[in-house]
Amino acid sequence: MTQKVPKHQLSDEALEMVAARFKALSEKTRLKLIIALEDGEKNVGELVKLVGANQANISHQLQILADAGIVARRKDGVNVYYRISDPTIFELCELVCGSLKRQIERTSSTSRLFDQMQ
Amino acid sequence: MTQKVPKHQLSDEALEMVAARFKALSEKTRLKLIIALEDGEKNVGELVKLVGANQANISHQLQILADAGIVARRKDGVNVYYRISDPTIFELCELVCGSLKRQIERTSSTSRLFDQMQ
DNA sequence: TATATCAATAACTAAATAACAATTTATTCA
DNA sequence: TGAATAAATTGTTATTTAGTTATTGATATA
Repeated sequence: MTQKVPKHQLSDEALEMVAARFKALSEKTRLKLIIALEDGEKNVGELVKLVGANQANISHQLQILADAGIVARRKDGVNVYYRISDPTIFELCELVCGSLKRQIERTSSTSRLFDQMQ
Repeated sequence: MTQKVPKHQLSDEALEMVAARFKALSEKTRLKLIIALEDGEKNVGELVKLVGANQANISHQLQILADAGIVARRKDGVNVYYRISDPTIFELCELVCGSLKRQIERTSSTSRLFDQMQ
């Protein structure tokens, strides 16, 4: 009799890291920042305008994304420019959008919410 | 001059749903439940033993996963069996694990944490 | 050097939530 | 009907965190 080998055997530490990555993506403001950075780096002031939250909060959320390894920073004079450092997050977002779209279609609600998502 | 069309133009409502999906995956106990359900449905008692948290908490976390459309329930007598209803979460987890593994390798820390992840 | 601008940080508040104990509800079986 | 079991729910506590205001630090410029 062969012992059953679980496909996923991640340590608590690894699970914590996976959870942390998902947590970084679990907030609307941070998702907006990521989307705003999709077409290239932007400085904090530009992001404040685009996302529509106050400067302290944007800085805070950018810090969280940076800690999670999702964005990186580059200082240029008084400005600080942020950019996406882990492009896989767009694959993640697309997977989730696709899944949500199918779920909404299945429940016969409006499925147009995710149509703009390629 | 052509107007720049952003690739991702999701409404606040859609963003909220994406964030909620990620939030459901942002907790170690819930990730353990998902992994425990990977090889087939299990009832609450089995999950309590496998995950190692108390029954009330497991029920609560399963409720959250069910609300997110990630798991589904089936009642059989006194037992309630849960199963994965959205298999794309495994793709999500693998993307994240791969990304984390590369990040760890890049920072020259131990990258063995995610080796068991196929 | 003085001033203005940009971003980060500190201090705080309000809201969300993970975890637990105790209770309730539903089902099975004696 | 009455116990026994399984799962859900309720109430509570402690922790986390998004957001705000005010302040600080750093850089550029007059």
